[in-house]
Amino acid sequence: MKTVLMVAEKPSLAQSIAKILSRGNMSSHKGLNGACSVHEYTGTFAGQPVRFKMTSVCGHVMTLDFLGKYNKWDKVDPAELFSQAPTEKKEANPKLNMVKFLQVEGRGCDYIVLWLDCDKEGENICFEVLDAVLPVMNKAHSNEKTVFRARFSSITDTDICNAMARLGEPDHNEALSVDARQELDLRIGCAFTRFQTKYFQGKYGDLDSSLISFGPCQTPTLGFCVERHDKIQSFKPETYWVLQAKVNTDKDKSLLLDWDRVRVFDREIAQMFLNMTKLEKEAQVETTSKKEKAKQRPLALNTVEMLRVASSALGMGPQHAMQTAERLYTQGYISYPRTETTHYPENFDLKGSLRQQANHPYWADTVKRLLSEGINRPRKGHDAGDHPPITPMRSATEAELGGDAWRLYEYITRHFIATVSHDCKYLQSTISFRIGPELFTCSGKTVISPGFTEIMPWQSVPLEESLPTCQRGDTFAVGEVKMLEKQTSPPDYLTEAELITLMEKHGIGTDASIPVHINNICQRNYVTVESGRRLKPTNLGIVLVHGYYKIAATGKPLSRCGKCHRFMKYIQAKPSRLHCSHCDETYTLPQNGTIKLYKELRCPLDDFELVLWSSGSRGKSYPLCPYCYNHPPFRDMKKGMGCNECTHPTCQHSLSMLGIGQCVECESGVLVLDPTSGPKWKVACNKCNVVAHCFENAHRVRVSSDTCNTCEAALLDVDFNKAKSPLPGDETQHTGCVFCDPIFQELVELKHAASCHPMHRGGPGRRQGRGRGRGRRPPGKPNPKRPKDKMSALAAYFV
DNA sequence: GCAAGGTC
Repeated sequence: MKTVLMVAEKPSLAQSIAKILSRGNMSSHKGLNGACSVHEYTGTFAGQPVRFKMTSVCGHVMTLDFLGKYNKWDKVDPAELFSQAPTEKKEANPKLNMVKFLQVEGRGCDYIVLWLDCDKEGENICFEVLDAVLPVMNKAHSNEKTVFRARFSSITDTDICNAMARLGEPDHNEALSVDARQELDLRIGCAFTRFQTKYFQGKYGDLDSSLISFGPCQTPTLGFCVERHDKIQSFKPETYWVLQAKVNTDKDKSLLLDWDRVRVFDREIAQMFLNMTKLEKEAQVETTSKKEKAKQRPLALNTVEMLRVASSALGMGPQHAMQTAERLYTQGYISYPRTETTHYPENFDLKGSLRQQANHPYWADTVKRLLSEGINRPRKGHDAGDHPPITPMRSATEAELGGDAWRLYEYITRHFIATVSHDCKYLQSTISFRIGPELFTCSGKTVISPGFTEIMPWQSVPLEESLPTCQRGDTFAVGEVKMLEKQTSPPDYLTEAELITLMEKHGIGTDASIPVHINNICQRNYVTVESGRRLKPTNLGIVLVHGYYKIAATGKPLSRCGKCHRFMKYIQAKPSRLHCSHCDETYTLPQNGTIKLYKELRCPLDDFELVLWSSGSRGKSYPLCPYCYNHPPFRDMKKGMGCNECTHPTCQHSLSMLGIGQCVECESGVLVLDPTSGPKWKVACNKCNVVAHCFENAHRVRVSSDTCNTCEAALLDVDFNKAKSPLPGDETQHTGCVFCDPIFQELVELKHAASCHPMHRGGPGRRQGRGRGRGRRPPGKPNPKRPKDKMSALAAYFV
């Protein structure tokens, strides 16, 4: 009988998957490393009876590192780590003996099915497993396929069985992208950390950290904290004024009203409003409203939400909370605590989990009532396809767990019960009053049914004094109207919970690594944890981040130098220029516009990457070669010319290829197609500021090598999408002369570029110069001339 | 002494 080896990402998953596939009919034993188990059962595979062996790794098998000799801080230049120091793959955790374990289990197997997590890291681990196992597996007969990848999005019967029925192949490109990330993380992290550490050591006497680390996750994490610090520092408080009114509702009761204008920033204006209202004796009811509102029950719990609450409500740092959750998990009190999913799987036994809590001393009543009256359907959350949400797995008491473990368990359990409870319903009453010309409002909430807030009392709608019953037109005596002077206040330092939210939003780290990064910036003394678990950056943290901002501002890499093929820095400050630090050369650029990289296209003459100059959306733009712009390549070119004036005979960006015909206004210019302007296509003069807008929404416009029989201008070849074509009939394509073709007449409009100086404008119909056409065409191509009565013809076409 | 990712 043949054997199928199956490998999951971690032991717990191997067990769950094997249980599903074997329908609980399997035999299990521990592997040689003591961490992984092997679950065996028989079944059918590829139409034959087989023995299945389901096991797992423990995350990554391999890790990337530099060769040992590069670990000597004093002997190796950090720059070497960055660019050339060789790396090697090592076993990630030598104690686990993972490669040997996989080989022992894989020896003599005929097929392998990879059940690694369905994300990039999982795809990468697939190939780590294959590297270890393929050499010891039985060789395939002929071309039979032996390697399979199972793709699943949740650990449910249907999903796992479907995955088994539709096996695919591992994705090598995804795995390679992880290899690339690993190498970048390693090189950037190690090179910059060593460089920074050595650079700062001894330079600053008050430096209070022996290791100044840098990393693609920890540095942005610190960045968020310093960003908030900067906001606090640059905050300028403003004084504002508020009117506050009191009305008497009963003999000894009064009601505080909020001003509908909220606040004003001008004292005299506030005083004016006060004068208009303070002498009024009565407040008249304008409107009353009562609305039933609901406060939604929470979504099922995932890791980041647990960490947020642990920090903000329980005062437990993420690292500590995660360790505590980990322990609760291994002791069987809660489900797997690392998950992004907030949606219970379809077959999740909600009632079963609830029943376990039915005799708990703290919440038995709530649970029993839910069980007898029926639970509420949980809200639809997000299924990330990793693990079910975090839930209690069995009942536990405070005495049993104690301390933080109990507090975290209690929260997880209350949260779980809340997800199957009803929403909290309350009545929001609002009364709007008029005092003189000004409107004031008061509103109050009264709970209709507490729903989930009974089990999460900290979420309760606060008790408020009930509002008087009244209707439009009723009047109340005004107690007083007064003006309060207040000041806007700066934001406070970031709370850990806010930081977690920011990291999640910007994709910094993962559910499993977010606590590690936050811990890192604390340990490195970049931030300190203040009361309320707010993160206050230290001087060191602030100086580092401000330094990075400065480095980034002094010139960012834009395009590659044609000589050394390294990136040149773009210096935006005038005169804007490109600088190649390796060749120590500076290239000036056109001023007063924006410069972008032009699709990484290169000049055929010197291999410099082209950049695109643009004067804005209403102006013109053209590509240029930084080298040619400073060193004209042909005798008929001058310094400061872009590709739209370049006479290269065959380059696709040159005047020769994109020029159409002589400018309609100036003497020496040529109208050149701006190939980057679509879908609002433009043809612009390469000397003056004439711009023709044409063929809007065409998806392609090309300059043809054919010329107009009448005026010898180059023909344009224009393609429209079917839905947007303005061409007659159902045509989507047309070739013709912009000057002479009657169909194109309608589609061309002449303008002047927005940002050019008016002094440079030529008046239409002034002169008639020598025909020049499309610049210097390749030999053999006709040299188009300007039509004799061109200006009169254009008067009809343009404008 | 360093990174980030996975997990135990």
